[in-house]
Amino acid sequence: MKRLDREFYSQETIDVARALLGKILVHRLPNGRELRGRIVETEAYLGAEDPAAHSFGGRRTARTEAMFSKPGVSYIYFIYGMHFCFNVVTAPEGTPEAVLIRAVEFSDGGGNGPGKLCRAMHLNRDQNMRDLTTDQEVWIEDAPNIPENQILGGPRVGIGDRHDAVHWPLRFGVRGNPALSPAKFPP
DNA sequence: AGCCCGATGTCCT
DNA sequence: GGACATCGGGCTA
Repeated sequence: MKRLDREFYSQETIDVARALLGKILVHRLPNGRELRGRIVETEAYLGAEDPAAHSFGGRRTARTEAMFSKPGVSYIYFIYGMHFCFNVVTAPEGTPEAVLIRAVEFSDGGGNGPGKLCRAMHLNRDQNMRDLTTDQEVWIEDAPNIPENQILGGPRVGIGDRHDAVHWPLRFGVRGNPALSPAKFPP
């Protein structure tokens, strides 16, 4: 299967968030085993203009440095003392936008949140700032698009009440997928 | 179904 | 010192 290329990640951030639904996140472990999960929930973070983004106002620190990378680079950060979250950088180098992968579905079923999926797929600091278009351990494979009428939009979750950013419709999920938390996608 | 809370490290003020 | 792009358990009903 073909891996997603630079052109894919160079689309508008919101379009990348929608287009990533249905694609396959792959982590090849040192022992050669591949962990694979189908992306079923994403969320866009619109860089300097987005009060909910780590890069709001153009903040550039050791942690947020990855967000300033080329499209297709991973941004993994540590949160709440115990969880990692996996993002893919979008927008041109120097423009700190990204898409958070909020849930994947495994072939044996089983849903996940952004922290759980990193634990399940053994993703941590070691996989930060990888170029997913060339990396030998982490990448995303192409797969059929989810039809527009099966994509749910929803308000954001877990970002407090920063301005109105909570209500921006930047979170997307695959309609009816059991890996989504249904309560967070109101009808 | 909801709400509250503790776990536990790192970042930023 | 407070907040945090989270999760699971325990509670109220």
